[in-house]
Amino acid sequence: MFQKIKAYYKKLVPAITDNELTALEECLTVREIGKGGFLIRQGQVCSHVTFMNEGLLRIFYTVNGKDVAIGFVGENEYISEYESFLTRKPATQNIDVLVDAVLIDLGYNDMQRLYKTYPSIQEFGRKIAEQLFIMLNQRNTSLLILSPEERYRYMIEMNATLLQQVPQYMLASFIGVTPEHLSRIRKKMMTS
Amino acid sequence: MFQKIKAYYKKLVPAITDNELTALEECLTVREIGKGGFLIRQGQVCSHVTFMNEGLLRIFYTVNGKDVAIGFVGENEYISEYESFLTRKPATQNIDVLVDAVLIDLGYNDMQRLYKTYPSIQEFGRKIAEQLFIMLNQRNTSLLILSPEERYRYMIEMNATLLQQVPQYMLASFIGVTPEHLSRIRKKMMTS
DNA sequence: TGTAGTCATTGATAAATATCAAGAAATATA
DNA sequence: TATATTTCTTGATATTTATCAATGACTACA
Repeated sequence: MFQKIKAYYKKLVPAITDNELTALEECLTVREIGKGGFLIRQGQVCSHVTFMNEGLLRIFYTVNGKDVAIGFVGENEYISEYESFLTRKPATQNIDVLVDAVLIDLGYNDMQRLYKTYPSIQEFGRKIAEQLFIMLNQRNTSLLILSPEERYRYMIEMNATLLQQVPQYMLASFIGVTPEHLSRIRKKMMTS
Repeated sequence: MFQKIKAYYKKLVPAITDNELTALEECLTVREIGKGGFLIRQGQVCSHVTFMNEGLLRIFYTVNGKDVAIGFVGENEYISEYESFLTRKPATQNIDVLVDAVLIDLGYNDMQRLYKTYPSIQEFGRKIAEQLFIMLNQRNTSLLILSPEERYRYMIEMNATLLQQVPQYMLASFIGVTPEHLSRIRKKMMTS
């Protein structure tokens, strides 16, 4: 059950010891959520970081009754409403399940304790934060310097397989346009 | 000279020891850059993280010959083209000086060595990455769910003093509109 | 002090994108 | 399979924002 997540830690911090991995494993819990379910809703404090054993998730804002996607997360990736997790304040983002998910949770208090006790896990925490920073930075860049059409091309190019399972109106909100407009962008891309 | 930066470390990691602070101090170098100068240009690999002892900096993209600001950084803050610093790849962003700056640099190799040797500095590295993540996340949120006018209000509210020294056309690019349009937004805000 | 350059404002027009409404296509479900 | 529901597409129109051009205000500095 914990093979994938342990491999993930090992890949990011090769120096991690079996002892440290065991300490980690003792803190992990497994959860399953079906399509349409939520990991977290805005307003709740996010109490876990979660590793995706299988499934597909969306992380999104709800603004004036409309959803704005900010990411899609598939197998073998970490997910959390990380700002809420770090600050212990209510989440501004939601996470829901697009494809039935099997999740592995690590709670806040356990994580802080592991950080204190095990240097390699502290190092893992640093590297995860750095990775998330890089991802957000790239997302930010694309919002600032690309047109919606370019963002669409780029997104598809990066994640073709993952995104085949995501409805088009969610992709539209991710690139920052209405579903109608994305439909027109696609039409235009066909002809040219 | 190193009072401010040491206080900064101490605030983020209260458990840091004098020994660790001394090890840090031995790696620091001071640099001064006048208005109009650059800390880094896109294409270069960013080799330092930099603490602002005094001055005001802008971090920005250049796209089709136009500048797009992504942030302004004043005294007592950390700044870096952090993605380039972490990945050792060419920077996509520029950093230039708006108000004469006195900077304290910490190089990449020194930093990795400090991480390995001193747990509190590793912890500092994690917390800095987490802070940067949170900042970017908030910036991202504002780009996705606020109108340009709302972004302008929000930006001013957050940073009134700092931004008084920034020309309006740079603020326009930061909130994602043309200088002409920002001028109209301001006009509209006056009357209402 | 004057002059060149930069910056901010304003107006007219064009382009990009949203909204609203309807229908077509795809998907789920009884 | 038939029907209901959701998603995607298309058209007409409205709104937002950019572009281009001109002018006025401010700043630096020779």
